Amino acid sequence: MSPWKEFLKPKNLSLLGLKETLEGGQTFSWSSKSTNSWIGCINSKIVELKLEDEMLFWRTSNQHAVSESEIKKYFWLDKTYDLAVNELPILSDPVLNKCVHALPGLTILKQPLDEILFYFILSSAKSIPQIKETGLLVCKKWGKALGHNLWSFPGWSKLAEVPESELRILKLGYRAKYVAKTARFIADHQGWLESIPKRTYDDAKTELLRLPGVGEKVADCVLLFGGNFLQAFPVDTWIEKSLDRRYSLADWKTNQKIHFARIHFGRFAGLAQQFLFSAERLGILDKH
DNA sequence: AGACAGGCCATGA
DNA sequence: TCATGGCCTGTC
Repeated sequence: MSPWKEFLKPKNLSLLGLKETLEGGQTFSWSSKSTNSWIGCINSKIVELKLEDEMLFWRTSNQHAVSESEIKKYFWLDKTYDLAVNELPILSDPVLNKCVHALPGLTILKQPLDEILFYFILSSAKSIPQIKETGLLVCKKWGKALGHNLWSFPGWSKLAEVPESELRILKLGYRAKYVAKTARFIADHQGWLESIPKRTYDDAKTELLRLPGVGEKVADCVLLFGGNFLQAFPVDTWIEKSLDRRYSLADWKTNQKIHFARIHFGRFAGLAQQFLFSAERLGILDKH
């Protein structure tokens, strides 16, 4: 690994915000090395991060080095992040305000669409450690070894050659069929996956919903985490309960709740969702 | 032991 | 359109 380097001014980045970004369920590619450091990969290149004295340090592989600009892009480390946070209704919404102040620097990572699609098809009715584990089994079997016990996502074309039964062995359960059929779909529609980020949000979502194993929730996760659609607002059981409790929407239909969230949180609704989700998970909103 | 987990999908009203 | 139960696998 190269020597540690540091970013000049990682403003407003807290340990909790970084930890939740890397371990809170939007990515499954990072492992903690200690309480304040992680190892993972960006664009198939190994990176190690640590937060010390409120400064962010990083180092990378000597052979396949990741650049500072790649890291900045991946972590959304530029002023548009602060502009987005300030565009959220934090002044009028005390619940969101509390979340944002409890998790400084929590961000939406810019991850590869193909890999995100794969992991979120696996995510249905599974916990974060289980998703990580089963995903890793697939990457170990058909992906490339990157070193440091990290493996690349094999890619959909590779998965298209794998029979469903082999995926079942790797504990995918009923999701094995979804992965196999989605791989088939992508192989049969050249250029289709690549077209997703170029579409409008509504159009991209309609397209993703054609895939087996991709419903409303998974589609929004894929768009938010892998397609740079910051308005996507995935509603899982945590978020639904949060909207019920914190915004008194328990009597509303799920679709009405989604509509409320879109309007209320605005064009960076997905970022608001991440703050709300992490705060609920950590019990921050239960404290006074 | 039995329910439930960061869902999806096929059914049936 | 809306509500229900089944589906793999682990965990409490």
